[in-house]
Amino acid sequence: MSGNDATPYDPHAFEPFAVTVDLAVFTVREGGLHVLLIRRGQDPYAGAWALPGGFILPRECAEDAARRELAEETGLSQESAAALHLEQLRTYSDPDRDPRMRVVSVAYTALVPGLPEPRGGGDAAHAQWTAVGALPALAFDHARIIADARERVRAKLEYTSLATAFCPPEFTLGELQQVYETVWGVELDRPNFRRKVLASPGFVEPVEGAPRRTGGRGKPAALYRAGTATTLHPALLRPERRSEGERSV
Amino acid sequence: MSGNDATPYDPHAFEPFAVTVDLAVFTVREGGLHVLLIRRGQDPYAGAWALPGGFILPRECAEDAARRELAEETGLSQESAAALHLEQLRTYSDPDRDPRMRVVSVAYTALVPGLPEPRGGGDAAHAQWTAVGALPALAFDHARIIADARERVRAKLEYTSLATAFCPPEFTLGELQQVYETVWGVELDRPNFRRKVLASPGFVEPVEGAPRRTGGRGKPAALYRAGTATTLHPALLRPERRSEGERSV
DNA sequence: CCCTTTATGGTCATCCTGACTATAAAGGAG
DNA sequence: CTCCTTTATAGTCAGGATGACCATAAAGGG
Repeated sequence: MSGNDATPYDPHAFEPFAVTVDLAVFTVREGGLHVLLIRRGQDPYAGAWALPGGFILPRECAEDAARRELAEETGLSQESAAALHLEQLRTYSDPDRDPRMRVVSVAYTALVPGLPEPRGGGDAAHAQWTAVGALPALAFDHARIIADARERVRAKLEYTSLATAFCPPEFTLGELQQVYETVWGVELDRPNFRRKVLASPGFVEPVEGAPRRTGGRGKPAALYRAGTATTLHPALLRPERRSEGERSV
Repeated sequence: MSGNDATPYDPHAFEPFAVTVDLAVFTVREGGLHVLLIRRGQDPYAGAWALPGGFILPRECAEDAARRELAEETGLSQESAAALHLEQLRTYSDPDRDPRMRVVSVAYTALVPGLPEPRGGGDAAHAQWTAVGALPALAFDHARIIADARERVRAKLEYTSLATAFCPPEFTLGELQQVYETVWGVELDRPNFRRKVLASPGFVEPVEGAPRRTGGRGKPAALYRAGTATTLHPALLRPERRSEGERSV
């Protein structure tokens, strides 16, 4: 809802809340999952690494603000950035998460293909990809946000076609498999992976043109593009994970 | 993050944002999924139905505010309400969602067992359960919030033990099955449902005491309580849903 | 010309699932 | 008390999906 019935609506009657967006932008490169970090130039946490983000403007919804920051931070045009996968993660509202004032932040997860070098424009002078396995100390509660975002991505690879968001427009099944292996941190059997992907209607569809050869070392692979399905049936379950489904006895 | 590096931090330099929580409280009763609605007493939308909710207090995080509103609206004590399932859904931030001022709302989904009659305390004079299949016109974007919450619950029944949150502390497998059938709107085969629930480690565990008989019409059923698992392996997939996983060919 | 690497096509035993049959144990109607 | 209905619970069985392999094809590198 939007306010208690008995509450007056003087805009300045309350402690002012600032509302920001934070972005956890992931990509797969060099066989590892990487997240985009910027170096803060001001206090608090001056010099520390942090997630890109910023204030929601007066006439913006949170998603527009996130899309705008995504374009700025990746150096892509608004049009290019519009094609990227962007999804609301959750909102962080601990009263003490920002020492200056009350700041509520709506966190988003974005997935980008390939390895577009970040081109920190504007306030983000130093944006760079960092392996999620080797994160530095982070400002605010940003370590927590990255952990939440990472777990969300891991889970959604199972039952959605999200993995294709990490791939270029045309990709091989080997590249798609590498996305799964990188995000899940496991090795998958190639023939079985192929069988399951092709058995999931709408997950990928073949490209008619010639197969790629490029610098690849083995037999040229067929190219596919993302299909129209968003959810996968059947799902692509990740292999056995211990310490996860507890047992009652 | 929390503010552009170049942005000053005068708390009153920005248009003030109000931040509220909205609650989509679900229960299963009379064979249908119901959501808790209150009747608004003031403009805007005076007289209209709306979700319970309210402002986040200065020293509260959103979850505390949601838990507080949940206790108020259900008439439960803070301690009883603390046991209920409460989960952040997502944040709604359309600049025009509230005609009075800029209000960003963090929506939560709550699941309550049985049928505790709502006891609207304080500002919620008229709280009542409404079948989700027969919703009235709702204030703000609350119809959208309910739709999102409902879909989230539907999806999470598949791969989490969430269904037990709709059940009393001790329940029969028939009651658990009714939760699934009600939320999914399907009929399930009893023996198969039983086999799958018992095969999911940590989903339910048997209660040693005597089986229930009470007013039941058939053979007395064994009692179970919720197990320690939160995620289900294997998952309990809902039966065939058309018009959902599109096909590429 | 072999060897390594990657892609792709199969096999096979196992597990899970859905559909279905059968039996047990209550209450209600007559 | 005896059917009859209702719910709980135990099996059976065929088909589909999965994981563990094996085999072949087609590239590049020494």
